[in-house]
Amino acid sequence: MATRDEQKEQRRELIIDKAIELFAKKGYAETKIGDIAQAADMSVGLMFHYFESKEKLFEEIVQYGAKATDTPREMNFENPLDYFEGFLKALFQYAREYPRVPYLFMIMGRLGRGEGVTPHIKEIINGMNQVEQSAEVIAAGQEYGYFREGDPRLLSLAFWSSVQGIMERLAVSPEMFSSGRMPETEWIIDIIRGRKNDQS
Amino acid sequence: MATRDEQKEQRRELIIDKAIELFAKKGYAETKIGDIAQAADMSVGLMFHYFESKEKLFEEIVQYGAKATDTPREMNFENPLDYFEGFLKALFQYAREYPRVPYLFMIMGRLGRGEGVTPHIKEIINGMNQVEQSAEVIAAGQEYGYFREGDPRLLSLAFWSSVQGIMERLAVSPEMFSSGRMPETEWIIDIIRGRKNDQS
DNA sequence: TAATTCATTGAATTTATATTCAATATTATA
DNA sequence: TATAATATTGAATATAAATTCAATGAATTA
Repeated sequence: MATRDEQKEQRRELIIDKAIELFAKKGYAETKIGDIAQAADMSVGLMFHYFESKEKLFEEIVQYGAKATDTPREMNFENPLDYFEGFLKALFQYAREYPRVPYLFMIMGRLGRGEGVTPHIKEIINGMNQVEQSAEVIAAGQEYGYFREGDPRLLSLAFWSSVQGIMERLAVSPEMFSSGRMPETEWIIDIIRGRKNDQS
Repeated sequence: MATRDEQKEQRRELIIDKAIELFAKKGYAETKIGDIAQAADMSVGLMFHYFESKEKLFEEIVQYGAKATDTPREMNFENPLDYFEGFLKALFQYAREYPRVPYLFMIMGRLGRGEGVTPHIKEIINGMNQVEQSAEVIAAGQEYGYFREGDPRLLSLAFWSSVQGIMERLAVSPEMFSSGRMPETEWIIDIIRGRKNDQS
């Protein structure tokens, strides 16, 4: 209702938006509060009116990013291939609609690679391990020949690395993907699909 | 000859070795000179006897890493599939022999994702773009049906992202790969290989 | 062995950046 | 409109980390 409160919420959002992009592109340590302030066109001091500290701002973004990049655990699917195909499609659809999604993947990726974190952020990160989760689905599916043979964790790692790599490229060099269209990505599933299950 | 010169060279190497691991695991900004000094068991001040600055030390490592992780451009091969299979095999063989190789990939990966760099380091990085290079080979090979259809740069990106992802996992969580053995990785080629070229 | 050069340290110094704060302007409310 | 509350700024202040430096110890060489 109060114009002022709306205003405040909007400026908070603006800060978060600029911070997401900067944290994604430069990482936590190399992103200075001054950089964010400049991008949001406000004084450095004001940042501390909206956020208690750089760390708290980052934590809030990580929390948000964790939700945004988390793999859906429950989904209806006939077979595990459908499961992967389903969220692959949903994921890139999502990235098309929200340009910040690739940035969030980038931020979460940096954390996964060991970027310095508070204990609180470590907890958040530990709670989400796509590679491990998908590996279980793959292991189960291998029994029925849905997936190629080999260490399921390695297959899962390769699969997720590709997804992550494409997301990060979208964040860093979107011009690689012409005219704002998302890349065709259905074939990524073939990284884990066994050839004998090829339906083409 | 002089024991002292050898000694000096060894300590320099020790610093570089510890720095590679730390820069890989924490990134440039979060790795403190004090961390490296501690890992190498020497005083902070002494670091500046061996290296002019943190930046110069990093530059030297990046230069070295650029060589170590660069794709061989010239290779004899019958067809482009052999080319990829060849260096995939060579690459992981190399990583098995030299434990610092995964760390170097990690460092180069961080730079590729935009980690802050001096202009000099930027030059080094610009000179090496595996994704672009492989994309050309793939584009050429697609004409003859060696590779699957689709944007060659995207295929190349997925391929290299998987390789990079496995390397980084080797750097950060080597315990994922049991008993020091390198993972089986020949199948990675299937990310780009067309099904019709399947020789199995 | 004496003199010289180099290695090493720990204590300054400098610098960059996060955070705090007092002062001012703006908006809301009585 | 007058008062109170909030937003905003730019200038301190605090802090952490890189870099320099003077002093000391160890190795080399004449």
